[in-house]
Formats: sequence, structure tokens, C-alpha cells
Amino acid sequence: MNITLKDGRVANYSFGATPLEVARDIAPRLAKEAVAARVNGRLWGLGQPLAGDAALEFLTFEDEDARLVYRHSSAHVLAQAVKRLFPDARLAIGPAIADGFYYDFDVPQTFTPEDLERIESEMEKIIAADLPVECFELPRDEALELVRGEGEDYKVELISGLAPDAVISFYRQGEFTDLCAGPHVPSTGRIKAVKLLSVAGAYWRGDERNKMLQRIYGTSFPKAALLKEHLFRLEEAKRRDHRRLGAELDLFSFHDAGPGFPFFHPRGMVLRNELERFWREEHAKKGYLEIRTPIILRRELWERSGHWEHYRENMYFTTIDDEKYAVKPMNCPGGILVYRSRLKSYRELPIRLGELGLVHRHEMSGVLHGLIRARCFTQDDAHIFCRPEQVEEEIVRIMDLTEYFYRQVFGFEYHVELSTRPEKSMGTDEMWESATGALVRALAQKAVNYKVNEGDGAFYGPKVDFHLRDCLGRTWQCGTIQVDFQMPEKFELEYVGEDGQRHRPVVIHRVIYGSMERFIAILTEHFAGAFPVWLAPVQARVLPITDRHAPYAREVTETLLRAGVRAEFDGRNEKVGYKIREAQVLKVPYMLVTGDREAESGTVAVRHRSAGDQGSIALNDFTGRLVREIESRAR
RNA sequence: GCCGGCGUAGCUCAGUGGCAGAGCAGCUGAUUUGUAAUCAGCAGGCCGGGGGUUCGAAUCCCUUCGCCGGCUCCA
Repeated sequence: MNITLKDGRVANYSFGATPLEVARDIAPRLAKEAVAARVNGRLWGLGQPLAGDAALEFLTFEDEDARLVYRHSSAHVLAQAVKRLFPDARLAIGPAIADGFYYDFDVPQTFTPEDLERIESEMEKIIAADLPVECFELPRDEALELVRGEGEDYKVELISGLAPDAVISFYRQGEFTDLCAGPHVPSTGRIKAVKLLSVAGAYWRGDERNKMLQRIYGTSFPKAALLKEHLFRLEEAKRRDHRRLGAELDLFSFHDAGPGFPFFHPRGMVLRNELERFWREEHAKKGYLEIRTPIILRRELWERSGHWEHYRENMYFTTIDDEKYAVKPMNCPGGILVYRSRLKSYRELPIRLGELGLVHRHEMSGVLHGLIRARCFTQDDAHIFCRPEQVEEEIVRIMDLTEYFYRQVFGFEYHVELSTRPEKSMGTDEMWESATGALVRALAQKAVNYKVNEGDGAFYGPKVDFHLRDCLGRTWQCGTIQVDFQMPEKFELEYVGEDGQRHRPVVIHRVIYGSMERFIAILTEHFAGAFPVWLAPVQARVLPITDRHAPYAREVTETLLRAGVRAEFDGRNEKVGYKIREAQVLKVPYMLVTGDREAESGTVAVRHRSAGDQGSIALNDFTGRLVREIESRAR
């Protein structure tokens, strides 16, 4: 058997040799550090025998696929430990995830934090025993017999779901055997540092109609130092949490009086207003007009739009003079009424009606998450009414705008998802295909990579979503583009074409920020509260050294305020170090220390929140520089 | 909504059946200060709410509300 290594060398081995043996021959260190292998491009276990000539590559923990193997093996160790301590536990599934792994168990009792500790110790024992991990395959009926014999009902269900001709493999380590496609690390001793992080409920197969299982989350690393580093990073990430920073920086708050309903404070409003100002400027340039529609509208409107049928459980209702009304969960019907208020000509299309619209949605209590998931939020919405042949170009224009906002202005990385027709939806297949096709063509035209979420679209149309990351790497949908042929039908929208006949326009629903609240949350976490100067609630703080410098410091503050800078005067009877510390904690971009030297020379001693002491500069020069920095909206 | 955890001063937290505490923040005074915390004093509490057990409950039990992590669902 000829084994071709990555560096081009060819070595000869007898049939059935394992990658681990090859690695040992190359270097003991490689044998130790390798986690998995790639054989002819396929992921391969180190202990998995080679069957013929092969191109062999070794993968260390640095490699993403190898990391998944490592964590997956860790999940097996977890399951083994749980089975030892809780023999009644039934195993569900236990995959590797981004930064670790989990395993779902069906157990009569609930796992306590103490149980987690016990399980973790048991895992250590399994690791110390360095049990070899062996793979074996069984025909379907024998596989079923095996898992039935063990009472593993969930595994029975999993095997039953496999294709009739599928190879059914199992992995065994010591007394423990699990149905698994593999591959795995060659022995349990390969797992060096493990940590169980939390327990959570999770429905079997992710369906809330099924039984809720107990999911244990954990992570593992080949070195204790790496685990420690990872745990430290998690702590660091928590310090960027917008809920914590929102309170610390006095941006917004939540109260029992309205769970899920955010209160914006003066500093938070500055941020929000700046974002809105920027949004209005850019949208005006792109041919959008702004409207505002009511928050409460008659229920009949929502019955007509389909919201009553498809979205009722997320809506709030009220009664006015014995008539039934609903609080809007979306802005579209309002925008449509504006369009319908006067007959339109094809010459006017596309008509782009933007609306910073406040919507209320009844979200389930367990999903609320600060500003990221609230029960009321303001969408930076727009409804574009266009002719069918204009749809694609409009979609591309929105994608360009999103790219400009996200990447250019804020410096965010994002990913795109396409969601198709859900089960609960309205309209004909033809309309859905046409709408989805327009989105797909626009994505192709922009050469954007995207993931497809089958059945995840809105009830009235398919959508393309733009996702941003929060401090813990969770991604949230922000921007979205939705193509809608339904609302125009439901509301009998029309325009007069070149031919003098009435035609039906298409509606494109879209948001760029998504919601002001969610976007502010992501923005806060992204910058860890140190907002770019143009967004900073306070852009400069003037810090007189003693009372005697207060008059000059006030003058400086006034000069800045007149230039349009958000400046604050800190005349408190404290030492400069104290005032600086407080301004630093509030992440004020510029601190201007003013003492005798500055007062005499008409300068300010500039301290930047991250660059530190910048020395003295003439006040006029500083003001000019700062104003230019603000106007450029630099990051 | 479901599973688990947690609710003590504005914030971060001690306090496990026997007198509600600390640091920071706040207020008052002293200090007049040069690049991340000056000192002292004062004030601050329905221990999330309700019910129960007990001679006695922040502490044990039940219930309810809220928050946190997941699941499901979604901007």
C-alpha cells in the first residue's frame, strides 16, 4: 500500500495500517499532536485502518474538522460517564458544536450542578484510563437488536430513520458503546482538559411536541492552558454584553413594569438618534421617501393582510369604542394604505416608502434577551412598490446598501441566509417560485455565499436575511429582504401601465439595521461600548484640574458645544486622575485636561480613551480635527 | 411556553433557622489636586411579591413575578 504524505513523500505500508502508525514513524510528536487524519480528502480516524493506496494528511486541533472530532469524542466520554453514574439514562444525540459539545439524555431525575461535578470527575477517570476507541459495523437488523437490547429507544428511532442501505457503525470504549458515524480519536486519553458548562432542556429532535430531554453542554481542549484561555474569553465576552454595558453606560434599562419593553435613557437616545440621522441621509440619497403610520389599527385590516390568520399569537389586541383593534406587529399594512391612498402611474415606480416603525410582538417569555429580543422595537422598515421586472434590480440595490452599512460604515462581518416557503403560508406555488427566483438571481448577481433555510420564510413571501454576531458569537438576524406577491393581491394594489391598463405591483419589504434595538445591542457588543466618535453619547469631557481652571474649562466646553460637539464639563471637586478614570470607564473618546498651562496658551491637553495622552494642542485645532472626525463618521 | 439556575442597598456580592452586612455609587464636610479611584462622616433594606411551617424565616416548603443559560419560536 503506497501512502502519499502531504509533503509528497511516499511510504509503503502493509494493508490495514492505521494513520497513527504512520504518524509514529514520522515523529512521535506528530503522533501525539494529531487529532484526526484526512485520507483521500475524507475525514479519517487515526486508529481507522487504511485500505489501499492513499493520500494521507494529519490534522491537529488547529484544524476545524479535527476539533469537531475531538469534541465529538469528548461527548462520548460524557455519555459514558453519565451511563456509569445514571444507568437509567437513555442516550439521545451528542454532537460537537462550535466551541464544544453537548449530549442529550433522557433521565428520570434532573441533573444538578453537583451532578455535573460528579460527571466531570467520572469523565476524568475515563480519560485517565485511556480506553481505546474501537469502531465496528453491523447490518441493520443486528444494529437494531443491539440498541434494543440496551433499551436505547432513541437510538432505535435513529437507526430506523437511516437509509436501508446505510452502513451502521458503532464506537466502543471500555464498557460503553454508542451508535455513531465517527470518526473519533483513537483513545479516551487524547482528551486532556474537559469542562462541563451547563445543563439545559432540549426537545427530542428539536420539536416542542416531543419529550424534553436534559442537555449537558461542555467543552474540551488538548491542553489545560487552552481551556483556561477559553473560559477567560467567555468571561471577557460577558463584559461586552449589551445588557451589562447598557446599564453601566446609562444607555437604557428594563423594568418589571414592562418585561421585554426597553426604556431608552438620554445617552441611549443620542446613539439611536445618530443612527437614525445617518439612516435618513443615506435613504434620501437612494430615493426613499419617509412615512409614519399608526401603531393601532382595526382588526379587519389584519384579517385582510393575513396577519390575523398567520401571526395572531404574536399580536396584542385592544378595543376602542366597542370596536376591535390590533397593535401592529409589522408595518406593511400601514405602508400599503399609504400607497393605496392615490392611484399610481408606472412612471412613479418604484416607490420606496421608508418608515422607522414601532412594532409590538408578543414574544414567549423565555426568549427575551435585552435589546436583542424585545417585545417592542423599531424597524428601519421600507416597502418598495415596483413593477415585476424591477424586482431584481431593487433587491440588488438593497443588498448594496446593506453591504455599505454593515461592512463599510460599522465594520461588521455578516452572513446571508435564504429562507423559503413555510408550511403555514399563503399564495400560489407559482408566486413563491417567482419571488424566490428573484432573490436567488440577485444573490447570484452579487456573488454572495448564502445558506438556505427551507421553510423559514415569512408567511407572505421568501426572504434573504443578513446575520450579525453578538459578544458570544451567537448570530442574530438583522437586515432582511422579503419579496411579496400576497399583500398586493390581498389589498388589490394597482398602478396604471403604459398601456393604460391596471397592473399589480410587487412589494418588497426590507430592513437594513433590522431593528434599532437589536442593532444597538450588536453595535454595543461589537465596540464593547467604545462607540466611534460620531455615535458616542459624549464625545469629549473637559476636566479642569482645580476650581481656578473652571472658567477656562467652561469656555472650552462652550466652544465645543457651539461647534456641534457633544461635550461635558466635569467641574467636580476631585483629582484629575479620578475624573479621567470615570471618563475612561464611560468610554468617552476624548478627555481634555485644562490647567494653568492650557489656560495661558489657549490649548487643551488631549487624552484619547485608547491612545492615551496626546499632549497639548490649540483649542481651535482640536475642535476642527474633532469636528472632521465626527463628520466623516470614521470608525 | 418548556427545562435548569438565580433574585439581599442604585451596582457587585457576603450572610443556611436566632440583632440584616461589606465594597463601590449617593449625600455632607475637609482637601485645590497634571493623565485610571484623596480622606472622614452620614444616609440607604417589605432580603422580588403572596401564602405556609416554626416560639422565631433572608435562610425551610408552596405559589407567583422577574432575570440568566438553553430548547422551541423570531427583527
